[in-house]
Amino acid sequence: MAEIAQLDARQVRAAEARGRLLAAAVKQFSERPYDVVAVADITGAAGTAHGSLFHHFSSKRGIYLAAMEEIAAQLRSRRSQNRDAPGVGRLRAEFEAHFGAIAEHPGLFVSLMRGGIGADAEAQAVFERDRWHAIEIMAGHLGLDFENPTVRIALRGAIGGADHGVLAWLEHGRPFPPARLVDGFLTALAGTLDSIAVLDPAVDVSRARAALRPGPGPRRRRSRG
Amino acid sequence: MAEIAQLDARQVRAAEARGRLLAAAVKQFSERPYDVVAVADITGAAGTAHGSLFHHFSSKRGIYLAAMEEIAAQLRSRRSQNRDAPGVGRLRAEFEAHFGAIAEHPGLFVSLMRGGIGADAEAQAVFERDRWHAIEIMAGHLGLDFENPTVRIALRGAIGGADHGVLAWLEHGRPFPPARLVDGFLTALAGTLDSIAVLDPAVDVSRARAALRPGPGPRRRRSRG
Amino acid sequence: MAEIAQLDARQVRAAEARGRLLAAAVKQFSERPYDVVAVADITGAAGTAHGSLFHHFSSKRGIYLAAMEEIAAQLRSRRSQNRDAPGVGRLRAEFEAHFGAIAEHPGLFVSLMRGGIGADAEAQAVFERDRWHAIEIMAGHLGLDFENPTVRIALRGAIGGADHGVLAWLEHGRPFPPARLVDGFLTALAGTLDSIAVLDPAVDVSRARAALRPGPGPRRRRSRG
Amino acid sequence: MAEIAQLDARQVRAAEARGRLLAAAVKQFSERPYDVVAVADITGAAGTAHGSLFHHFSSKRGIYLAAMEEIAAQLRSRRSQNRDAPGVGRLRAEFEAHFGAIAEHPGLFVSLMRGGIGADAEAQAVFERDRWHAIEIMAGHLGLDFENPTVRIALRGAIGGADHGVLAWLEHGRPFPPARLVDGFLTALAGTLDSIAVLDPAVDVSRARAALRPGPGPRRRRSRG
DNA sequence: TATGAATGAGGATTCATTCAT
DNA sequence: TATGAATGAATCCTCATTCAT
Repeated sequence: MAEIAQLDARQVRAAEARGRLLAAAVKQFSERPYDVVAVADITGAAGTAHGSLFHHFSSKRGIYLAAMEEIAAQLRSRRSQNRDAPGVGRLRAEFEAHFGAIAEHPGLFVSLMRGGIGADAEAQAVFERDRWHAIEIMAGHLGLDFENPTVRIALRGAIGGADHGVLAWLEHGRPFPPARLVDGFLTALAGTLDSIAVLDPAVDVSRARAALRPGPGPRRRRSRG
Repeated sequence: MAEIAQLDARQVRAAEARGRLLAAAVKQFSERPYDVVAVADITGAAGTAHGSLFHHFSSKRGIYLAAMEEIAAQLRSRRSQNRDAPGVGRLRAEFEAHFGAIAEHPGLFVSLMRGGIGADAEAQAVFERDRWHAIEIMAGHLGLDFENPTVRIALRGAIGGADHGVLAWLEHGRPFPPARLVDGFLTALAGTLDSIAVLDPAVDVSRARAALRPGPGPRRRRSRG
Repeated sequence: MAEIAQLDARQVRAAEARGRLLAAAVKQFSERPYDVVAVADITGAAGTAHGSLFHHFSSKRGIYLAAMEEIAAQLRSRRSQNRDAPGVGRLRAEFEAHFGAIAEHPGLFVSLMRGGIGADAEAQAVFERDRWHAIEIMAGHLGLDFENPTVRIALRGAIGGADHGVLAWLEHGRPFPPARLVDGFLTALAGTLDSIAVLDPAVDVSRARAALRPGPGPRRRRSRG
Repeated sequence: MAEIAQLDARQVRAAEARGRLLAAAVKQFSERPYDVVAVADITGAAGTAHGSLFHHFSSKRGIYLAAMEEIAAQLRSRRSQNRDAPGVGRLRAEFEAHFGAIAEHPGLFVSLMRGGIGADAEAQAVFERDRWHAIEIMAGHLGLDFENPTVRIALRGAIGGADHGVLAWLEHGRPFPPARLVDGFLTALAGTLDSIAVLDPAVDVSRARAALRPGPGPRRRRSRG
């Protein structure tokens, strides 16, 4: 019993060290590109021995990918909170969660925009996969065919536009509250739907347009007329 | 005269070597991040001696920034060709030139999207400066106040959306001709104007909306649906 | 306990490697100027890996200054042995220790004479500090005011003259035993005292002159002429 | 004729360029050690093309040695001016010229003290040769046997002491006029003569001591009693 | 499991020298 | 005679990775 307890205590300490390393890696890789971050920077910030990183993550690239997954997971968990809102409320909740995350961690987001931190194809993929997942959900809520290339291209552009817009909003000193950004982008999204209709007349965007109209979402400012 | 000719000959050869180095650097930095590109990679590709890079550009960072400027200049020269079209035609011409350039040199564009490639603030600035210049022109053509933060944020988002959309278009195998992209983005731009009106009711977007309506631009064709 | 012993064993090995590097650096920097000594020369002589130098001393300059300190410390430890002799005996003991050290390690001394070897202000300072400390002690024993500029200049000249004299003595094949050098320099020191009186009549050198007269110092022997 | 004149003009220009290079080299090598001075530093300061240095001096080492000779020649010419003064006046003139040179070019002198600039054996030799020549003259004037090792060692020490004393004098802000230095060192020289007598009783220093007594030298302050 | 000393390949940069013009 | 572009060896330094303890 005592031995098991001891082992558990060790495991707990090991997990703590691993956690500190991972947190330090997330911070470092969020701020500077891969090649500029040294293993010693991470272990130094984590307060562990140099070799511990290789114990827990086997290589620098190993902890790098783990950090990417960690960041992606954080973003995902943030989004999945308002998962059950109905209609456009769900879209609004998605965007609000997205913008909220950005407003809280602008540095990380900027790195993310700069090509998935470190400009590494595999890491880029972690985030791109995530973005496409968000697009799929968005398409589903708008009643659009996620497999249609034009839909995909247009919605990907809309998401990218939102990201760059938030970046500009940050750089201009957040001239209005983040909640307003949602109003702006939902409005702009209507234009995106129109562009889908222009590019591929075979796509029916009427349901999507209807879905965009203010419904019984949470904390709507204006009455629903 | 003979002396001058001699000097010219040497200078020409020097300029050629410099040009080969610069071209190699553009290619290398377009494909891989800054720290992964070795000086030897560039000189090797350029067929010059190792030291020649330092002779012409004084440092790795020096040739890197020169490459950034070169890429930006190439994109700029492409855009400035249809400068004299009237009304929305100018806007259409701008976009067409932009998308045309991307379609021809997707590698350059991808690197540009990666934020100036090396996650380097100064390099980033080279492209951002360029983008804001484009936004200023766009605002002017639409009769919008370039100084208004909401206008700036919305238009920056629109440009970013266009860029990401083109990226997706490339990744999906260019499912329609690049000229069609213009139709799509001009259509989506209407939504951006609406979002400006929503975010800042003091801005009058009626002139801009009118300008967006199809006018006597070059090679207008109705979509066949 | 076992763990501590383990750590000690590793630390001992590390200290040994560091010591080998330092000894090699002392030798190299004693023989050739800073810029001519390559890091590889030191690690090669020490039998360690190239990187070990940076592990232990962080830079070439780092091991250089460490080597300077090491040389100064060696000379210092030699001098401080006959510290408790009374009166002029102390002075004699100082000089004898100084000349003895030189006779044993002429290479070190020559490098010292070269002004800290590498024409480096910080390294120069290591030795100058030491020399001024010696001058302060000398002034104390002679009852002279160490703060008086003329005293300082004259005594600094005397020390420098001694150093150059020893150099010449070495170059002439040590034509007489090192102990005799002490007789010579103590004699010449009387002239230095006179020069102080000439340059600054306000200084009283009578006590110093009396102190210089042969007293009950250790192992006094009359020259046989 | 015209052709010859033209050639002469060319030669003059060539000599001018050579002179500028040499002057720049003297300055550079006076201030920083050999390896730290780059060829480009010299040609840059001289305002000539990079290759011109190799035209005129064939190598970096070539111009370095030329610069050493130039410095030595300057010191020599300075000393040889008061060559015909009688008795101790000659010694005084020597010292005054020496100290005057130092006072005018302290930086150069410091480098010189630091091992003959650049710590190069051959360059060191240039100055050491010069110093020994000065010692020979001094021995001659004092009626001492220049070949006697003890005499050589003692006088070399005296010269070295003078040099270090001047250095200290400079570092202490020249607390008294340079002419006073001569008084001080001539006084201290008496002590050196005594030390010769102590170290080698076979040497007769009586004539030297007599020679040191103030004689009909130029600009004596006190009356000659 | 944890440590941190040791390793050495790889990278940017400098610089004397050459040589075609 | 003068130029300055070209060269590439040599140098310092970084850093991921290994491994004995």
